Amino acid sequence: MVAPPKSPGRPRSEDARLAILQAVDGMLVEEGYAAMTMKGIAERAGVGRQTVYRWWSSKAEILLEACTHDAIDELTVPAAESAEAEVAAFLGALAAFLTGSDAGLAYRALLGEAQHDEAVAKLLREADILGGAAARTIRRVQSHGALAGEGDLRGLVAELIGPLAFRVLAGDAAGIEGELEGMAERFLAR
Amino acid sequence: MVAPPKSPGRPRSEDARLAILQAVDGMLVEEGYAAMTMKGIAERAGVGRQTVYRWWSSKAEILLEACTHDAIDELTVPAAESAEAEVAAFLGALAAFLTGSDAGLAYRALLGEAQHDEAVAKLLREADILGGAAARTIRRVQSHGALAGEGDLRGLVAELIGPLAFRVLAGDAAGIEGELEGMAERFLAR
Amino acid sequence: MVAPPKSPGRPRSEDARLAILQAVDGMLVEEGYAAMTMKGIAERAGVGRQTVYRWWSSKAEILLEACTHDAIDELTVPAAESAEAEVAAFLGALAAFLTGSDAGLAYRALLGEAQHDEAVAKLLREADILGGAAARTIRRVQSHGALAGEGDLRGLVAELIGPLAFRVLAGDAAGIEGELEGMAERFLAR
Amino acid sequence: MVAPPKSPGRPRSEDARLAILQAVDGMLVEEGYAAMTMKGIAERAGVGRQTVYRWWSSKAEILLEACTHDAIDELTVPAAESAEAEVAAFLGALAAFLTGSDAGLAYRALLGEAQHDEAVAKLLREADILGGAAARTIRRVQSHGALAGEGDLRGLVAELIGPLAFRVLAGDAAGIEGELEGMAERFLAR
DNA sequence: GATTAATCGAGACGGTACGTCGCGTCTTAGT
DNA sequence: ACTAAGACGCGACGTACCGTCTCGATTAATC
Repeated sequence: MVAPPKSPGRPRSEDARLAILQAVDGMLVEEGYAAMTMKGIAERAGVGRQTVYRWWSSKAEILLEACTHDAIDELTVPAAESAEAEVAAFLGALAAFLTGSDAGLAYRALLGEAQHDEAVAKLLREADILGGAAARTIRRVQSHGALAGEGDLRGLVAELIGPLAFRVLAGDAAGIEGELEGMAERFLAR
Repeated sequence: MVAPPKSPGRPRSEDARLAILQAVDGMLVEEGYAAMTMKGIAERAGVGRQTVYRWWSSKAEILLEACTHDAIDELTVPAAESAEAEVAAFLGALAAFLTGSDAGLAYRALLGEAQHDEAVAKLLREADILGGAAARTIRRVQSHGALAGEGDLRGLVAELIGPLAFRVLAGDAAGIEGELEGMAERFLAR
Repeated sequence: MVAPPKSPGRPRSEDARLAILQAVDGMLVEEGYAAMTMKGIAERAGVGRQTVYRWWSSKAEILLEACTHDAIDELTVPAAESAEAEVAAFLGALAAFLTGSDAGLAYRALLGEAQHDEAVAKLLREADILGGAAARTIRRVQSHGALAGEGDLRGLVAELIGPLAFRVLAGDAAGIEGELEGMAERFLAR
Repeated sequence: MVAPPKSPGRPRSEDARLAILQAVDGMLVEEGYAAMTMKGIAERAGVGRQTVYRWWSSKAEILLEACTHDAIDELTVPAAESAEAEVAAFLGALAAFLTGSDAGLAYRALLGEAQHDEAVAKLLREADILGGAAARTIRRVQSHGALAGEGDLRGLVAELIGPLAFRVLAGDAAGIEGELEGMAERFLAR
């Protein structure tokens, strides 16, 4: 039996934590990443500024915590009957995530920040949201017998996600839905 | 023949323009994108602040102007003798650009900013640095007879660039050089 | 003929300077010294915070600049016909200044701050508002033939100002006006 | 005989009280009044923050309690044989107190704070440290037969303390010791 | 040559977010 | 009931940049 290690003093307020995460969520959608400031987050959450800094060191950290759960949810697709269906379903979820969801908006903002902030890059690498979801799909695809001889998981993940993700990140995502099936086929044809 | 329309008054100083572009170049490498401020650029260039704002409206614009030429240069590879060699050469240049070059560092910073700044996204879409270079390569590949039945250029570009670019942007680029050949093969095998 | 030495750049705004001094004046009276913050001063003056810090390094400095002129004015009394009248007039002005005037309120706040802030103490010593005014009075008294053998100006100043000032500073100033004449007599009787 | 009324619960900790007073004493001397914060006092005393607030409502109150006893001690001089000696001894003690003693430093800080904080002014007026000591001296002087016709004790106190105190408070106390005898003489010569 | 007009460097302007610090209050467990 | 610990909401601190605005000085084209 393990006694929970209790430190003295007032315990962390769960109310404040949730209010902050919710504020970040809302601000990202309503005002955008650039207009989202630590000061603004604290004010919107009805929380002292120090309380934000006590538990997170940047808005990227909060945003990651705020969106990770939703992101994983949105990228989790039910099992399908064939490898093709599996891949197509995943690409559909990925496209929806990246182009239409709040959590996806957050992810893109974080990936953007990561390009010029190594701390954010590290956070994102550790969370590995897209990579993890893609790996789960690939494993299921392989259990259908496809991609049998492929051992390099990281490479497979990149070829599954890359084409779609790059078009979104480069701002060239209009009408991408119609091409997902072709993408899925070509991915499996390797 | 049309005489160049000369306006009265002191003409724009080419010295100032070059000093600013050079300052931006240097600051990005030495101090990073986040530490690069309009104020800092002006000071480093030995130029008034207004002079910067007169010709560019954001640091993203300056950075794009500063890196576009180098980027196109670095992504232009000599013609090769086979489709495989053509693709491999391009992927090599792309990997070098994205992971090792100053211009590539600038491009990644801009692509990052574009994720939460539509103005930057538009600039980048119009410059289309990666897409343009990839399209040139694909045209040359097709002149070798490969990818004959493929008509969707945008899709081809995304599948050529995407897997590599995604791995770099996601911070998972270690040892990517050894996988370029495989990528090239799979790209052509579609 | 002397050319005024002009530094480049936009010149200091006299409007901002006056707005700040006026804001300090008003805030001291309306809200008190403790509630007077650099932030509040800037906001009340309709001025950027940096503009305040650019020209003064503490609220004490601003307050001193804001009250010095008024203080000297209020402590300057017209010449009188006798030594007694001269001293009595000065003590009257001093009592009014210390107990009833805005400038005197500022002076007391500054003298208070000087007790635990050497920087303020230095400023106050250099301005020497009370001492200067007292010295002028003493010189006029001596021109009436009184205090003939006294050479120690600093000692005379302290004995002229001290009893009255101490009562005010110690918060024991009620009904002090009726005792000024006696103070004046005793000062001259030495 | 009445039993002391005992309230239930843990009694006030005398250890904590002494630790706080001692911390205040030390901090004032070592770090200065401005750097002395309630938080700092509690930490230095190894005491909870609430414990400080429970018994005192401001750092001024603590400081007053911490220095009153020492102050009265330092301002109490042994009886002398003449009025002149009595006054001179008191002025000597007062000069030492105001310029050289820790308790005097605290007193000056409090008197300073009192100029812009009525609550502190009230505390100080009630403690009446300087006034009380001066009054005791004046009574002894009168028992030597001097100052016979003088009835206004408050006036006498101000004239005894004022000149010396004002010079100290105004930061003009250098070499004051040599002038104490003259001050004493002039005080008695009224 | 004098005038005009747009540029140049410099730097102050009103704003606002930064991350830190202290306030006085509160909520724990422990004595 | 009191203790030490420490998180809470609040708000000022002094700094850094933002983008704009005046300055005097410079530089061409036009009169």
